[in-house]
Amino acid sequence: MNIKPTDSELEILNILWQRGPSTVREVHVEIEKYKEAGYTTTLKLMQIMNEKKLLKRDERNKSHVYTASVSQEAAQGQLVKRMIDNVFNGSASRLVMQALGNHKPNSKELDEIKKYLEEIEKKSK
Amino acid sequence: MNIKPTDSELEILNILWQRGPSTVREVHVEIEKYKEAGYTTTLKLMQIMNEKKLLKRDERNKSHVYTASVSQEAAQGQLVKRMIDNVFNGSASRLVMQALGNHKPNSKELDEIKKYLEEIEKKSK
DNA sequence: TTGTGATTACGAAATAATTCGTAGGTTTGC
DNA sequence: GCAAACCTACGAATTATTTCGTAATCACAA
Repeated sequence: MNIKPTDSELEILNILWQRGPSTVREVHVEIEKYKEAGYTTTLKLMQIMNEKKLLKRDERNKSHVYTASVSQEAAQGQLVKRMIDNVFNGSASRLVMQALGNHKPNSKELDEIKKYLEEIEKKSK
Repeated sequence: MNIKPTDSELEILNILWQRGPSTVREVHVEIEKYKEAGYTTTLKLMQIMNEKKLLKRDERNKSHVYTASVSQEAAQGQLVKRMIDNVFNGSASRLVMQALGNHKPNSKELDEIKKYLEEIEKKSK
């Protein structure tokens, strides 16, 4: 299944990944922390995301409970893949260097990345 | 100036980055290599991109010559930044690891990345 | 000069995304 | 029981994106 959330949809997914299963109201409260929005706007968005199978919905209660139907990791994977293809002509390492160049990791992150690289090297032998 | 090209716009930008200044016809020929499209569709897209200041246009000839008004590097930088913010909660290293995890670089690319990391480390001292 | 082919400009239709008002039903507190 | 508060569904307006037909204009060859 191929996922391609719009920016608004991604905002909602992020909230659901962070909070876990949530009602429209709970999601809406989060959204209002950083922008103006009508309640029914959030509702409609989540209903449409449900139709698109981006969310799952539990209707047992009056207030339906929504869950992201894709894991954050899977979605990140697809979005990164798309970016590599569409923006970096298929070169993952170009993306990596672009990311490292403008957003310097701190030393702990650097270590993590280096460890990761070593593992990849080991496996490729 | 903040750039946010749609997918179709990105296709055109990619062609212009690769070819350099080009006419609509030249861009269109490239597009047709991988998908069906009407000439006026490409034309209209490029006209709109010109209005949006995504492209520059030289009108001295009958066939106008278009150029990307942003460098590929600058656009990549912005798109990556947006992805880090919207998809990876601000963590560049998570993006890096996601990219490395699913798209193993070959050994030449690995070396490049490692060299890059060393430079970053050197500078941070 | 005339007509053929190529180009731009323009408008309009089709589709998608976003926003929100209103109606109708349910729950809750008093 | 009843009103206030809350919830979903639905439709419609708005805006953005994509696609393409048509008309006007230009270049150039015959």
